[in-house]
Amino acid sequence: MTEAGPSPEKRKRGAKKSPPRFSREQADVRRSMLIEAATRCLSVGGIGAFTIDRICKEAGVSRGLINHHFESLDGLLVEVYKSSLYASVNNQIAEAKRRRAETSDWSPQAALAALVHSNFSPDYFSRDNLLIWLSLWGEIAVNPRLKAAHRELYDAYRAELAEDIAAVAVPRGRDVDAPTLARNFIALVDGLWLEWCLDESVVTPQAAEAAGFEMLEGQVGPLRDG
Amino acid sequence: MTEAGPSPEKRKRGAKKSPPRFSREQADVRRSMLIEAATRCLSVGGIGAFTIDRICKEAGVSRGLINHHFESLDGLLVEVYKSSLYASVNNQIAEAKRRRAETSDWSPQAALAALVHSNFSPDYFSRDNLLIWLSLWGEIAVNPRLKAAHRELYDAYRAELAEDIAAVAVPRGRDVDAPTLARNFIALVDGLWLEWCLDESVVTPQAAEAAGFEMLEGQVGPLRDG
DNA sequence: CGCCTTGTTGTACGAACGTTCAACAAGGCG
DNA sequence: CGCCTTGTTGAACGTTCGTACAACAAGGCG
Repeated sequence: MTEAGPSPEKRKRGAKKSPPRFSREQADVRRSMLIEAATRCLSVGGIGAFTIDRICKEAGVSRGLINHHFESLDGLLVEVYKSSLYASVNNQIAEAKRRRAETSDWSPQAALAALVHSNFSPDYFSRDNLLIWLSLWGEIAVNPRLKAAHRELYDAYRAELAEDIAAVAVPRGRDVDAPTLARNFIALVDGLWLEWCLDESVVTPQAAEAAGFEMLEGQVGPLRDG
Repeated sequence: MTEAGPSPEKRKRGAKKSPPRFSREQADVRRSMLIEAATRCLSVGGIGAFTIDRICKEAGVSRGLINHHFESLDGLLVEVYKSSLYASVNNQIAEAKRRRAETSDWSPQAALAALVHSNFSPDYFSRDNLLIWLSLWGEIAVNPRLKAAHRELYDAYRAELAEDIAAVAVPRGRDVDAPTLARNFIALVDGLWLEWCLDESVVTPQAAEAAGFEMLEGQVGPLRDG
Protein backbone atom coordinates (compact mmCIF):
# COMPACT_ATOMS: atom_id res chain seq x y z
CA MET A 1 0.00 0.00 0.00
CA THR A 2 2.52 2.57 1.15
CA GLU A 3 5.27 1.14 -1.01
CA ALA A 4 5.79 2.56 -4.44
CA GLY A 5 8.71 0.39 -5.53
CA PRO A 6 8.38 -1.94 -8.49
CA SER A 7 8.94 -5.09 -6.43
CA PRO A 8 8.53 -5.96 -2.76
CA GLU A 9 12.01 -7.48 -2.50
CA LYS A 10 15.15 -7.37 -4.53
CA ARG A 11 17.92 -9.61 -3.37
CA LYS A 12 21.58 -9.26 -4.29
CA ARG A 13 22.07 -6.44 -6.66
CA GLY A 14 19.16 -7.03 -9.12
CA ALA A 15 17.07 -3.92 -9.44
CA LYS A 16 14.37 -5.13 -11.82
CA LYS A 17 13.72 -8.62 -10.40
CA SER A 18 10.06 -9.25 -9.62
CA PRO A 19 8.97 -12.08 -7.32
CA PRO A 20 8.41 -15.47 -8.98
CA ARG A 21 4.95 -15.80 -10.43
CA PHE A 22 4.94 -19.56 -10.11
CA SER A 23 7.19 -22.36 -8.94
CA ARG A 24 8.48 -25.20 -11.05
CA GLU A 25 7.76 -28.64 -9.73
CA GLN A 26 8.98 -32.05 -10.72
CA ALA A 27 6.68 -33.88 -13.09
CA ASP A 28 5.52 -36.54 -10.63
CA VAL A 29 4.92 -33.95 -7.93
CA ARG A 30 2.75 -31.87 -10.21
CA ARG A 31 0.91 -34.95 -11.40
CA SER A 32 0.09 -35.87 -7.83
CA MET A 33 -1.13 -32.38 -7.13
CA LEU A 34 -3.44 -32.51 -10.13
CA ILE A 35 -4.72 -35.98 -9.26
CA GLU A 36 -5.53 -34.86 -5.74
CA ALA A 37 -7.25 -31.71 -6.94
CA ALA A 38 -9.26 -33.71 -9.46
CA THR A 39 -10.27 -36.16 -6.74
CA ARG A 40 -11.41 -33.29 -4.56
CA CYS A 41 -13.53 -31.98 -7.43
CA LEU A 42 -15.13 -35.39 -7.89
CA SER A 43 -15.95 -35.68 -4.21
CA VAL A 44 -17.65 -32.31 -4.18
CA GLY A 45 -19.53 -32.11 -7.44
CA GLY A 46 -19.44 -35.57 -8.96
CA ILE A 47 -18.48 -36.22 -12.55
CA GLY A 48 -20.06 -32.93 -13.56
CA ALA A 49 -17.30 -31.08 -11.73
CA PHE A 50 -14.56 -33.04 -13.45
CA THR A 51 -13.56 -30.31 -15.90
CA ILE A 52 -10.29 -28.68 -16.90
CA ASP A 53 -11.29 -25.32 -15.50
CA ARG A 54 -12.41 -26.52 -12.11
CA ILE A 55 -9.56 -28.93 -11.55
CA CYS A 56 -6.92 -26.38 -12.49
CA LYS A 57 -8.55 -23.77 -10.32
CA GLU A 58 -8.69 -26.25 -7.45
CA ALA A 59 -5.03 -27.06 -7.96
CA GLY A 60 -4.12 -23.39 -8.31
CA VAL A 61 -2.47 -23.77 -11.71
CA SER A 62 -3.23 -22.55 -15.20
CA ARG A 63 -5.49 -24.25 -17.70
CA GLY A 64 -2.75 -25.65 -19.90
CA LEU A 65 -1.10 -27.82 -17.29
CA ILE A 66 -3.38 -30.85 -17.36
CA ASN A 67 -2.77 -31.50 -21.03
CA HIS A 68 0.93 -31.10 -20.42
CA HIS A 69 1.14 -33.71 -17.68
CA PHE A 70 -1.61 -36.05 -18.91
CA GLU A 71 -2.52 -37.20 -22.37
CA SER A 72 -6.04 -35.92 -21.89
CA LEU A 73 -8.69 -35.28 -19.29
CA ASP A 74 -9.74 -38.89 -19.71
CA GLY A 75 -6.23 -40.01 -18.90
CA LEU A 76 -6.35 -37.99 -15.71
CA LEU A 77 -9.56 -39.75 -14.73
CA VAL A 78 -7.83 -43.11 -15.09
CA GLU A 79 -5.06 -41.89 -12.81
CA VAL A 80 -7.62 -40.65 -10.31
CA TYR A 81 -9.19 -44.07 -10.33
CA LYS A 82 -5.91 -45.86 -9.82
CA SER A 83 -4.98 -43.46 -7.08
CA SER A 84 -8.30 -43.79 -5.26
CA LEU A 85 -8.64 -47.54 -5.53
CA TYR A 86 -5.01 -48.25 -5.03
CA ALA A 87 -4.86 -46.05 -1.97
CA SER A 88 -7.96 -47.37 -0.27
CA VAL A 89 -8.07 -51.01 -1.24
CA ASN A 90 -4.52 -52.03 -1.82
CA ASN A 91 -3.37 -50.30 1.32
CA GLN A 92 -5.82 -52.46 3.20
CA ILE A 93 -4.33 -55.54 1.62
CA ALA A 94 -0.79 -54.42 2.27
CA GLU A 95 -1.54 -53.64 5.87
CA ALA A 96 -3.23 -56.98 6.39
CA LYS A 97 -0.29 -58.83 4.91
CA ARG A 98 2.15 -56.82 6.95
CA ARG A 99 0.35 -57.54 10.16
CA ARG A 100 0.25 -61.23 9.43
CA ALA A 101 3.94 -61.34 8.60
CA GLU A 102 5.27 -59.13 11.36
CA THR A 103 3.19 -60.12 14.32
CA SER A 104 3.69 -63.75 15.07
CA ASP A 105 0.93 -63.97 17.67
CA TRP A 106 -1.58 -62.23 15.40
CA SER A 107 -4.57 -64.52 15.15
CA PRO A 108 -6.37 -65.08 11.85
CA GLN A 109 -9.65 -63.83 13.25
CA ALA A 110 -8.00 -60.65 14.49
CA ALA A 111 -6.56 -60.08 11.03
CA LEU A 112 -9.95 -60.64 9.40
CA ALA A 113 -11.67 -58.43 11.94
CA ALA A 114 -9.16 -55.66 11.25
CA LEU A 115 -9.71 -55.93 7.52
CA VAL A 116 -13.48 -55.84 7.98
CA HIS A 117 -13.27 -52.93 10.34
CA SER A 118 -11.16 -50.91 7.93
CA ASN A 119 -14.02 -51.02 5.41
CA PHE A 120 -16.09 -48.92 7.78
CA SER A 121 -13.47 -46.42 8.84
CA PRO A 122 -14.34 -42.81 8.06
CA ASP A 123 -11.54 -42.68 5.51
CA TYR A 124 -13.35 -45.15 3.33
CA PHE A 125 -16.96 -45.23 4.48
CA SER A 126 -17.64 -41.55 3.84
CA ARG A 127 -19.89 -39.38 1.77
CA ASP A 128 -17.03 -37.73 -0.09
CA ASN A 129 -15.59 -41.06 -1.00
CA LEU A 130 -18.87 -42.40 -2.34
CA LEU A 131 -19.31 -39.48 -4.69
CA ILE A 132 -15.90 -40.27 -6.10
CA TRP A 133 -16.86 -43.90 -6.53
CA LEU A 134 -20.25 -43.26 -8.04
CA SER A 135 -18.53 -41.15 -10.65
CA LEU A 136 -15.90 -43.78 -11.25
CA TRP A 137 -18.39 -46.63 -11.42
CA GLY A 138 -20.41 -44.74 -13.97
CA GLU A 139 -17.29 -44.32 -16.04
CA ILE A 140 -16.10 -47.90 -15.59
CA ALA A 141 -19.30 -49.13 -17.16
CA VAL A 142 -18.55 -47.01 -20.22
CA ASN A 143 -14.76 -46.69 -20.40
CA PRO A 144 -12.84 -49.89 -21.31
CA ARG A 145 -9.58 -48.64 -19.86
CA LEU A 146 -11.15 -48.00 -16.49
CA LYS A 147 -12.97 -51.30 -16.65
CA ALA A 148 -9.73 -53.24 -17.07
CA ALA A 149 -8.07 -51.41 -14.19
CA HIS A 150 -11.11 -52.01 -12.03
CA ARG A 151 -11.18 -55.76 -12.57
CA GLU A 152 -7.55 -56.22 -11.78
CA LEU A 153 -7.62 -54.31 -8.53
CA TYR A 154 -10.95 -55.62 -7.31
CA ASP A 155 -9.91 -59.20 -8.02
CA ALA A 156 -6.86 -58.68 -5.85
CA TYR A 157 -8.95 -57.33 -3.02
CA ARG A 158 -11.50 -60.12 -3.24
CA ALA A 159 -8.75 -62.72 -3.24
CA GLU A 160 -7.14 -61.20 -0.17
CA LEU A 161 -10.42 -61.13 1.69
CA ALA A 162 -11.20 -64.73 0.72
CA GLU A 163 -7.78 -65.77 1.95
CA ASP A 164 -8.35 -64.13 5.30
CA ILE A 165 -11.76 -65.75 5.58
CA ALA A 166 -10.38 -69.18 4.82
CA ALA A 167 -7.58 -68.64 7.35
CA VAL A 168 -10.27 -68.33 10.00
CA ALA A 169 -12.71 -70.95 8.76
CA VAL A 170 -10.36 -73.84 8.04
CA PRO A 171 -8.79 -74.17 11.51
CA ARG A 172 -12.28 -74.03 12.96
CA GLY A 173 -13.34 -76.93 10.77
CA ARG A 174 -16.05 -74.93 9.08
CA ASP A 175 -16.96 -75.66 5.50
CA VAL A 176 -17.13 -72.22 3.93
CA ASP A 177 -17.10 -71.06 0.33
CA ALA A 178 -14.64 -68.29 1.01
CA PRO A 179 -14.60 -66.64 -2.46
CA THR A 180 -18.39 -66.47 -2.55
CA LEU A 181 -18.60 -65.16 0.98
CA ALA A 182 -15.97 -62.53 0.19
CA ARG A 183 -17.90 -61.46 -2.88
CA ASN A 184 -21.16 -61.21 -0.95
CA PHE A 185 -19.48 -59.29 1.85
CA ILE A 186 -18.07 -56.71 -0.54
CA ALA A 187 -21.49 -56.37 -2.15
CA LEU A 188 -23.12 -55.83 1.22
CA VAL A 189 -20.58 -53.20 2.21
CA ASP A 190 -20.94 -51.31 -1.04
CA GLY A 191 -24.72 -51.51 -0.84
CA LEU A 192 -24.88 -50.24 2.74
CA TRP A 193 -22.42 -47.53 1.92
CA LEU A 194 -24.59 -46.44 -0.99
CA GLU A 195 -27.78 -46.51 1.08
CA TRP A 196 -26.20 -44.51 3.86
CA CYS A 197 -24.88 -41.81 1.56
CA LEU A 198 -28.16 -41.39 -0.30
CA ASP A 199 -30.14 -41.29 2.95
CA GLU A 200 -28.27 -41.20 6.22
CA SER A 201 -31.40 -42.02 8.18
CA VAL A 202 -31.50 -45.55 6.81
CA VAL A 203 -28.40 -46.86 8.52
CA THR A 204 -25.49 -45.67 10.63
CA PRO A 205 -21.88 -46.62 9.96
CA GLN A 206 -21.92 -48.55 13.23
CA ALA A 207 -24.99 -50.53 12.19
CA ALA A 208 -23.43 -51.15 8.81
CA GLU A 209 -20.31 -52.52 10.42
CA ALA A 210 -22.42 -54.75 12.63
CA ALA A 211 -24.25 -56.07 9.57
CA GLY A 212 -20.96 -56.80 7.86
CA PHE A 213 -19.62 -58.72 10.85
CA GLU A 214 -22.85 -60.64 11.21
CA MET A 215 -22.72 -61.84 7.64
CA LEU A 216 -19.25 -63.26 8.14
CA GLU A 217 -19.80 -64.57 11.66
CA GLY A 218 -22.84 -66.48 10.49
CA GLN A 219 -20.49 -68.64 8.46
CA VAL A 220 -17.12 -68.63 10.20
CA GLY A 221 -18.12 -68.03 13.81
CA PRO A 222 -17.30 -65.20 16.22
CA LEU A 223 -14.77 -62.58 15.17
CA ARG A 224 -15.24 -59.68 17.52
CA ASP A 225 -15.35 -61.23 20.99
CA GLY A 226 -12.97 -59.73 23.50
CA MET B 1 -38.58 -42.51 -58.92
CA THR B 2 -40.86 -42.60 -61.93
CA GLU B 3 -43.27 -40.11 -60.47
CA ALA B 4 -42.76 -36.47 -61.17
CA GLY B 5 -45.74 -35.11 -59.25
CA PRO B 6 -45.19 -32.56 -56.51
CA SER B 7 -46.61 -34.78 -53.79
CA PRO B 8 -47.04 -38.53 -53.39
CA GLU B 9 -50.68 -38.22 -52.49
CA LYS B 10 -53.30 -35.54 -52.64
CA ARG B 11 -56.60 -36.39 -51.11
CA LYS B 12 -59.85 -34.60 -51.78
CA ARG B 13 -59.28 -31.74 -54.10
CA GLY B 14 -56.13 -30.11 -52.62
CA ALA B 15 -53.47 -29.67 -55.28
CA LYS B 16 -50.66 -28.04 -53.30
CA LYS B 17 -50.87 -29.97 -50.04
CA SER B 18 -47.56 -31.56 -48.99
CA PRO B 19 -47.49 -34.45 -46.49
CA PRO B 20 -47.33 -33.48 -42.81
CA ARG B 21 -43.78 -32.90 -41.61
CA PHE B 22 -44.59 -33.83 -38.04
CA SER B 23 -47.52 -34.94 -35.96
CA ARG B 24 -48.95 -33.11 -32.99
CA GLU B 25 -49.20 -35.12 -29.83
CA GLN B 26 -50.90 -34.48 -26.55
CA ALA B 27 -48.66 -33.00 -23.89
CA ASP B 28 -48.49 -36.06 -21.67
CA VAL B 29 -47.84 -38.35 -24.62
CA ARG B 30 -44.94 -36.23 -25.80
CA ARG B 31 -43.61 -36.01 -22.26
CA SER B 32 -43.60 -39.78 -21.98
CA MET B 33 -41.82 -40.11 -25.30
CA LEU B 34 -39.13 -37.71 -24.14
CA ILE B 35 -38.75 -39.41 -20.77
CA GLU B 36 -38.33 -42.77 -22.44
CA ALA B 37 -35.83 -41.43 -24.93
CA ALA B 38 -33.88 -39.77 -22.13
CA THR B 39 -33.86 -43.02 -20.18
CA ARG B 40 -32.52 -44.85 -23.21
CA CYS B 41 -29.73 -42.29 -23.51
CA LEU B 42 -28.80 -42.79 -19.87
CA SER B 43 -28.68 -46.56 -20.23
CA VAL B 44 -26.36 -46.33 -23.21
CA GLY B 45 -23.96 -43.52 -22.38
CA GLY B 46 -24.49 -42.66 -18.73
CA ILE B 47 -24.97 -39.13 -17.50
CA GLY B 48 -22.60 -37.89 -20.20
CA ALA B 49 -25.19 -38.78 -22.82
CA PHE B 50 -27.94 -36.90 -21.03
CA THR B 51 -27.95 -33.87 -23.32
CA ILE B 52 -30.58 -31.96 -25.24
CA ASP B 53 -29.19 -32.93 -28.59
CA ARG B 54 -28.91 -36.65 -27.96
CA ILE B 55 -32.25 -37.01 -26.24
CA CYS B 56 -34.11 -35.12 -28.96
CA LYS B 57 -32.34 -37.09 -31.64
CA GLU B 58 -33.20 -40.31 -29.82
CA ALA B 59 -36.82 -39.21 -29.56
CA GLY B 60 -36.90 -38.07 -33.18
CA VAL B 61 -37.98 -34.53 -32.38
CA SER B 62 -36.41 -31.12 -32.72
CA ARG B 63 -34.16 -29.46 -30.18
CA GLY B 64 -36.71 -27.03 -28.86
CA LEU B 65 -39.19 -29.55 -27.58
CA ILE B 66 -37.62 -30.46 -24.25
CA ASN B 67 -37.72 -26.89 -22.98
CA HIS B 68 -41.31 -26.65 -24.12
CA HIS B 69 -42.50 -29.70 -22.20
CA PHE B 70 -40.14 -29.49 -19.22
CA GLU B 71 -38.94 -26.57 -17.21
CA SER B 72 -35.36 -27.50 -17.93
CA LEU B 73 -33.10 -30.45 -18.64
CA ASP B 74 -32.77 -30.91 -14.90
CA GLY B 75 -36.51 -31.18 -14.58
CA LEU B 76 -36.50 -33.90 -17.20
CA LEU B 77 -33.94 -35.82 -15.15
CA VAL B 78 -36.23 -35.72 -12.14
CA GLU B 79 -39.03 -37.11 -14.27
CA VAL B 80 -36.73 -39.84 -15.56
CA TYR B 81 -35.92 -40.74 -12.00
CA LYS B 82 -39.53 -40.89 -10.93
CA SER B 83 -40.40 -42.89 -13.99
CA SER B 84 -37.58 -45.41 -13.51
CA LEU B 85 -37.95 -45.88 -9.80
CA TYR B 86 -41.68 -45.75 -9.82
CA ALA B 87 -41.86 -48.27 -12.62
CA SER B 88 -39.43 -50.78 -11.18
CA VAL B 89 -39.92 -50.53 -7.46
CA ASN B 90 -43.47 -49.45 -6.96
CA ASN B 91 -44.69 -51.94 -9.51
CA GLN B 92 -43.08 -54.64 -7.43
CA ILE B 93 -44.91 -53.38 -4.38
CA ALA B 94 -48.18 -53.12 -6.21
CA GLU B 95 -47.86 -56.59 -7.61
CA ALA B 96 -47.03 -58.03 -4.23
CA LYS B 97 -50.03 -56.35 -2.65
CA ARG B 98 -52.27 -57.45 -5.46
CA ARG B 99 -51.18 -61.05 -5.14
CA ARG B 100 -51.75 -61.03 -1.44
CA ALA B 101 -55.19 -59.53 -1.81
CA GLU B 102 -56.43 -61.53 -4.77
CA THR B 103 -55.14 -64.99 -4.07
CA SER B 104 -56.56 -66.24 -0.85
CA ASP B 105 -54.36 -69.32 -0.67
CA TRP B 106 -51.20 -67.32 -1.38
CA SER B 107 -48.78 -68.10 1.42
CA PRO B 108 -46.62 -65.38 2.98
CA GLN B 109 -43.42 -67.16 2.03
CA ALA B 110 -44.55 -67.45 -1.58
CA ALA B 111 -45.26 -63.72 -1.63
CA LEU B 112 -41.85 -62.94 -0.17
CA ALA B 113 -40.16 -65.33 -2.58
CA ALA B 114 -41.89 -63.66 -5.49
CA LEU B 115 -40.80 -60.22 -4.34
CA VAL B 116 -37.22 -61.42 -3.89
CA HIS B 117 -37.23 -63.13 -7.24
CA SER B 118 -38.45 -60.01 -9.01
CA ASN B 119 -35.30 -58.20 -7.89
CA PHE B 120 -33.27 -60.51 -10.07
CA SER B 121 -35.46 -60.53 -13.13
CA PRO B 122 -33.76 -59.31 -16.29
CA ASP B 123 -36.01 -56.26 -16.32
CA TYR B 124 -34.41 -54.99 -13.17
CA PHE B 125 -31.12 -56.84 -12.76
CA SER B 126 -29.62 -55.68 -16.04
CA ARG B 127 -26.65 -53.76 -17.30
CA ASP B 128 -28.77 -51.11 -18.98
CA ASN B 129 -30.68 -50.53 -15.80
CA LEU B 130 -27.56 -50.15 -13.68
CA LEU B 131 -26.15 -47.44 -15.90
CA ILE B 132 -29.37 -45.54 -15.42
CA TRP B 133 -29.12 -45.97 -11.68
CA LEU B 134 -25.47 -45.09 -11.40
CA SER B 135 -26.25 -41.86 -13.16
CA LEU B 136 -29.23 -41.20 -10.94
CA TRP B 137 -27.39 -42.06 -7.73
CA GLY B 138 -24.63 -39.69 -8.69
CA GLU B 139 -27.21 -36.99 -9.16
CA ILE B 140 -29.17 -37.84 -6.03
CA ALA B 141 -26.07 -37.20 -3.96
CA VAL B 142 -25.86 -33.72 -5.45
CA ASN B 143 -29.41 -32.72 -6.33
CA PRO B 144 -31.76 -32.02 -3.39
CA ARG B 145 -34.90 -32.52 -5.46
CA LEU B 146 -33.82 -35.97 -6.54
CA LYS B 147 -32.71 -36.79 -3.02
CA ALA B 148 -36.15 -36.10 -1.62
CA ALA B 149 -37.85 -38.19 -4.26
CA HIS B 150 -35.40 -41.00 -3.65
CA ARG B 151 -36.01 -41.17 0.08
CA GLU B 152 -39.74 -41.29 -0.25
CA LEU B 153 -39.80 -44.08 -2.77
CA TYR B 154 -37.06 -46.17 -1.21
CA ASP B 155 -38.70 -45.92 2.19
CA ALA B 156 -41.88 -47.30 0.71
CA TYR B 157 -40.06 -50.20 -0.85
CA ARG B 158 -38.15 -51.01 2.31
CA ALA B 159 -41.33 -50.92 4.34
CA GLU B 160 -43.09 -53.27 1.95
CA LEU B 161 -40.20 -55.72 2.04
CA ALA B 162 -40.04 -55.60 5.83
CA GLU B 163 -43.75 -56.26 6.00
CA ASP B 164 -43.43 -59.32 3.80
CA ILE B 165 -40.49 -60.57 5.87
CA ALA B 166 -42.43 -60.16 9.09
CA ALA B 167 -45.41 -61.94 7.57
CA VAL B 168 -43.21 -64.98 7.15
CA ALA B 169 -41.18 -64.76 10.35
CA VAL B 170 -43.92 -64.09 12.88
CA PRO B 171 -46.08 -67.17 12.18
CA ARG B 172 -42.93 -69.26 12.33
CA GLY B 173 -42.14 -67.92 15.76
CA ARG B 174 -38.82 -66.45 14.67
CA ASP B 175 -37.51 -63.31 16.30
CA VAL B 176 -36.40 -61.25 13.34
CA ASP B 177 -35.58 -57.54 13.01
CA ALA B 178 -37.50 -57.19 9.77
CA PRO B 179 -36.63 -53.55 8.93
CA THR B 180 -32.92 -54.20 9.43
CA LEU B 181 -33.04 -57.40 7.43
CA ALA B 182 -34.89 -55.65 4.64
CA ARG B 183 -32.31 -52.88 4.59
CA ASN B 184 -29.45 -55.35 4.47
CA PHE B 185 -31.12 -57.36 1.75
CA ILE B 186 -31.55 -54.30 -0.46
CA ALA B 187 -27.93 -53.39 0.13
CA LEU B 188 -26.80 -56.87 -0.84
CA VAL B 189 -28.89 -56.83 -4.01
CA ASP B 190 -27.60 -53.43 -5.06
CA GLY B 191 -24.03 -54.42 -4.28
CA LEU B 192 -24.22 -57.68 -6.25
CA TRP B 193 -25.91 -55.89 -9.09
CA LEU B 194 -23.11 -53.35 -9.15
CA GLU B 195 -20.38 -55.98 -9.00
CA TRP B 196 -21.96 -57.97 -11.79
CA CYS B 197 -22.30 -54.99 -14.10
CA LEU B 198 -18.74 -53.81 -13.57
CA ASP B 199 -17.34 -57.32 -14.04
CA GLU B 200 -19.69 -60.07 -15.15
CA SER B 201 -17.17 -62.76 -14.27
CA VAL B 202 -17.55 -62.09 -10.56
CA VAL B 203 -21.10 -63.35 -10.19
CA THR B 204 -24.02 -64.57 -12.26
CA PRO B 205 -27.58 -63.36 -11.81
CA GLN B 206 -28.48 -66.87 -10.64
CA ALA B 207 -25.75 -66.86 -8.01
CA ALA B 208 -26.79 -63.40 -6.94
CA GLU B 209 -30.38 -64.56 -6.47
CA ALA B 210 -29.14 -67.52 -4.46
CA ALA B 211 -27.14 -65.19 -2.23
CA GLY B 212 -30.18 -63.02 -1.72
CA PHE B 213 -32.35 -65.95 -0.73
CA GLU B 214 -29.69 -67.31 1.59
CA MET B 215 -29.47 -64.05 3.48
CA LEU B 216 -33.20 -64.09 4.17
CA GLU B 217 -33.51 -67.82 4.76
CA GLY B 218 -30.77 -67.66 7.36
CA GLN B 219 -33.15 -65.62 9.48
CA VAL B 220 -36.70 -66.61 8.54
CA GLY B 221 -36.21 -70.20 7.36
CA PRO B 222 -36.81 -71.82 3.97
CA LEU B 223 -38.56 -69.82 1.27
CA ARG B 224 -37.89 -71.65 -1.96
CA ASP B 225 -38.73 -75.29 -1.15
CA GLY B 226 -40.84 -76.84 -3.81
C1' DC C 1 -62.93 -23.16 -46.64
C1' DG C 2 -60.53 -20.09 -43.58
C1' DC C 3 -59.54 -18.82 -38.95
C1' DC C 4 -57.25 -19.98 -34.43
C1' DT C 5 -55.05 -22.40 -31.06
C1' DT C 6 -50.93 -24.38 -29.80
C1' DG C 7 -47.64 -28.11 -30.45
C1' DT C 8 -43.44 -28.06 -33.09
C1' DT C 9 -39.50 -26.46 -35.53
C1' DG C 10 -34.94 -24.57 -36.16
C1' DT C 11 -31.98 -20.80 -35.68
C1' DA C 12 -29.48 -17.79 -32.73
C1' DC C 13 -26.91 -16.79 -28.75
C1' DG C 14 -23.72 -16.75 -24.81
C1' DA C 15 -21.36 -19.81 -21.83
C1' DA C 16 -18.46 -23.59 -21.03
C1' DC C 17 -16.17 -27.39 -22.76
C1' DG C 18 -11.25 -29.91 -24.20
C1' DT C 19 -7.36 -29.11 -26.73
C1' DT C 20 -3.48 -26.74 -28.92
C1' DC C 21 0.48 -23.92 -28.96
C1' DA C 22 3.49 -19.86 -29.08
C1' DA C 23 5.44 -17.21 -25.63
C1' DC C 24 7.26 -16.84 -21.15
C1' DA C 25 10.17 -17.52 -17.09
C1' DA C 26 12.14 -20.32 -13.11
C1' DG C 27 16.00 -22.64 -11.77
C1' DG C 28 20.18 -25.26 -12.80
C1' DC C 29 24.61 -25.01 -14.93
C1' DG C 30 28.95 -23.30 -16.70
C1' DC D 1 26.22 -13.22 -15.14
C1' DG D 2 24.13 -15.22 -19.20
C1' DC D 3 22.65 -19.33 -21.50
C1' DC D 4 19.49 -23.35 -21.75
C1' DT D 5 16.26 -26.55 -20.54
C1' DT D 6 11.70 -27.24 -19.66
C1' DG D 7 7.79 -26.57 -16.52
C1' DT D 8 4.24 -23.16 -16.90
C1' DT D 9 1.20 -19.75 -18.63
C1' DG D 10 -2.80 -17.83 -21.00
C1' DA D 11 -4.91 -16.73 -25.27
C1' DA D 12 -7.12 -18.77 -29.16
C1' DC D 13 -9.80 -22.17 -31.53
C1' DG D 14 -13.60 -25.20 -32.80
C1' DT D 15 -17.08 -27.80 -30.68
C1' DT D 16 -20.92 -28.68 -27.80
C1' DC D 17 -23.73 -27.32 -24.22
C1' DG D 18 -28.69 -25.32 -22.42
C1' DT D 19 -31.91 -21.93 -23.29
C1' DA D 20 -34.83 -18.49 -25.62
C1' DC D 21 -37.78 -17.22 -29.14
C1' DA D 22 -39.80 -15.98 -33.63
C1' DA D 23 -41.69 -18.44 -37.34
C1' DC D 24 -44.23 -22.25 -38.82
C1' DA D 25 -47.94 -25.64 -39.43
C1' DA D 26 -51.19 -29.47 -37.85
C1' DG D 27 -55.60 -30.27 -36.50
C1' DG D 28 -59.99 -28.68 -34.52
C1' DC D 29 -63.83 -25.67 -35.08
C1' DG D 30 -67.40 -22.75 -37.08
